[in-house]
Amino acid sequence: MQRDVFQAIADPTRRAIIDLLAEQQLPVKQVASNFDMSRPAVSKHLKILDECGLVVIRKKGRKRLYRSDPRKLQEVAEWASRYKKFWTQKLDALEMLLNEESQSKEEKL
Amino acid sequence: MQRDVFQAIADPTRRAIIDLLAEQQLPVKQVASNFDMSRPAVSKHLKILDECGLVVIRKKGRKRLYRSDPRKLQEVAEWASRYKKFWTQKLDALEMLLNEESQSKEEKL
DNA sequence: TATATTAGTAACTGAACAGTTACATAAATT
DNA sequence: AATTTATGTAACTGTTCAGTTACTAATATA
Repeated sequence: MQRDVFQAIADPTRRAIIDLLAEQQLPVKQVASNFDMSRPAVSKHLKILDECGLVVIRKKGRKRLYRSDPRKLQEVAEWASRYKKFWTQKLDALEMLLNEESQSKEEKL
Repeated sequence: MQRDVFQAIADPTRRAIIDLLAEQQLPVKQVASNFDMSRPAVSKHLKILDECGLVVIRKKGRKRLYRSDPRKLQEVAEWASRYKKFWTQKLDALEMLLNEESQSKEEKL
């Protein structure tokens, strides 16, 4: 399937699962009970998260305890934060920048 | 279509477009010339980015100058950064946390 | 005015996606 | 040993997605 982290977190259910499993480990059935969909559907989401390294699994008897491993989210945070300056600067300065007439290589074409 | 930002940035081409238009404004044709796909395909990506408020458009004659407006990425950065502690703490401490036996409501069930 | 350029969109296509139900397997319980 | 429980997976389905080509509209240029 070759999924990347950005695609994994595109699904709101998967983001919710990450949030749910950030502070506690839970078996699949317990995870599924938090969502309005079948257990196999949740199982699939967990599989995708696992393939991306976003969760860790610990076997315990017939249960599988899942837990978030959000280290891979660093990539996401870093990418998005590259543009931090855009939202930290004052709004009017930003608007000016966005409407800038010059500052375009294209302008010369 | 009701897309959200997380879905918008799931596509690698769209992330590349955001990067490309972060420091300069460009017309569609110029944007497309940076990618190995047709102009209409890029046009669609730009439409999606526009619908999410991730780009701003300035009309100039028959051209439309696109530019990134990464303010919406704040949401992404904030969500991913919530787990910052996970990757800033020392690796062995993290491993311990991830393998923690206790610390699970489920454990009592 | 005729032509070339820039851009958007409609219609289509094949692949990927997110869900379902049914089944298989392994561990725990009776 | 038989049954229940927890989980994963296969097969299927309808929808969404990302791309294509063909067409249209609007602006600029010769």
